[in-house]
Amino acid sequence: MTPVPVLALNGPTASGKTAVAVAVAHALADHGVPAEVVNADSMLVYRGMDIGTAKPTEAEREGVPHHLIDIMEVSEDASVAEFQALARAKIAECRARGVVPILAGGSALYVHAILDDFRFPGTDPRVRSRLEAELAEVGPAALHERLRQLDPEAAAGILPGNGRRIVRALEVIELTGGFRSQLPEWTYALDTVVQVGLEVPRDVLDARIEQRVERMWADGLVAEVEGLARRGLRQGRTASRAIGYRQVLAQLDGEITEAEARQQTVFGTRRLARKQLGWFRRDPRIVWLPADAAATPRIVSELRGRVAGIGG
RNA sequence: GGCCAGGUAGCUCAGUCGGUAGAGCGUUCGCCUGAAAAGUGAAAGGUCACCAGUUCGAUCCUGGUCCUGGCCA
Repeated sequence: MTPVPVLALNGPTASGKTAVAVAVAHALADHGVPAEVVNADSMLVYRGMDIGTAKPTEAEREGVPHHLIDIMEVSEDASVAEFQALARAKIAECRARGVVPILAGGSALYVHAILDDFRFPGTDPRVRSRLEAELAEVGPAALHERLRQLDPEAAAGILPGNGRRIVRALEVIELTGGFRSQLPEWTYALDTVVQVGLEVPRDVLDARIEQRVERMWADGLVAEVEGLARRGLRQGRTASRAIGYRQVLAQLDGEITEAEARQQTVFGTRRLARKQLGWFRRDPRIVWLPADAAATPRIVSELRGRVAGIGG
């Protein structure tokens, strides 16, 4: 029996993944093949972060089930390893029901970790917080020197100023005795994966980002952040760093003006899009398609032959 | 119209006691294993407003021109 395929729908922010995912789900349903969306976006997991993340609304979802959205509080910290487990479980569950999971999102590391053979060595909050305290005290260069003595190879791969990665390397060495920081090969750990990237010309994308940020403010992003601040947004290490949210927090604290907050949000989102593009472009398996009206039928035809029920 | 301040990288500005210039942000290109919308490295980019003078040499000094902002009329 042919396994139910997994469709990964990637692309930078504002490339139109949300709309395409829903359209593809409908198109597959028309062929008698049910499909549901599994989120692969690191910020959509937070309850209440709606406007600034451009989270698909109920209306935009058009009745297609969306999974792994709104599963955490803003005061909690998401992590790749945890999300990997949740997403893999959800994908398996969909396939067991004969439903095509559409893994849609722009968090490339998440997608990579879910689809490929990507194992995380574990973590220990006590070790971690101790190392972080040390980092704050002695600075990254001193810790990098210690890492160099413990594991020269690992140290060579991490620049002396990158405190966060040095801390994690030291943590892993302490827990497991060694640190392997090689990213895995582009080899799917899941079978029957079809990976599509949505392509949008750079200038169109930039213009769209600018409009989107304007709309966020008009739709009440500031009020949303004020509400989330009361629910512990500032305590969340991950959520408080989200583009737009970080800037509005700074605005509310009087550190920057509203105009600066908007401008920095546009810049930050643009930079994010370029980073995402960089990740996805490096993945040789992605089939790139222009993000226009023809995208949906082309994606369906990419899936044709792999899904029982979609004839040729 | 008068007075003052200023015209240096795409933007905001620093600087050169005269020896053709830097920062932050932006841009481009990378790196990435439990924070990834995070973290981090590098590169490109400037006839220093214009014209003339002084000087071996001017972005810097002098004179003029144009432009911008502020104050006074």
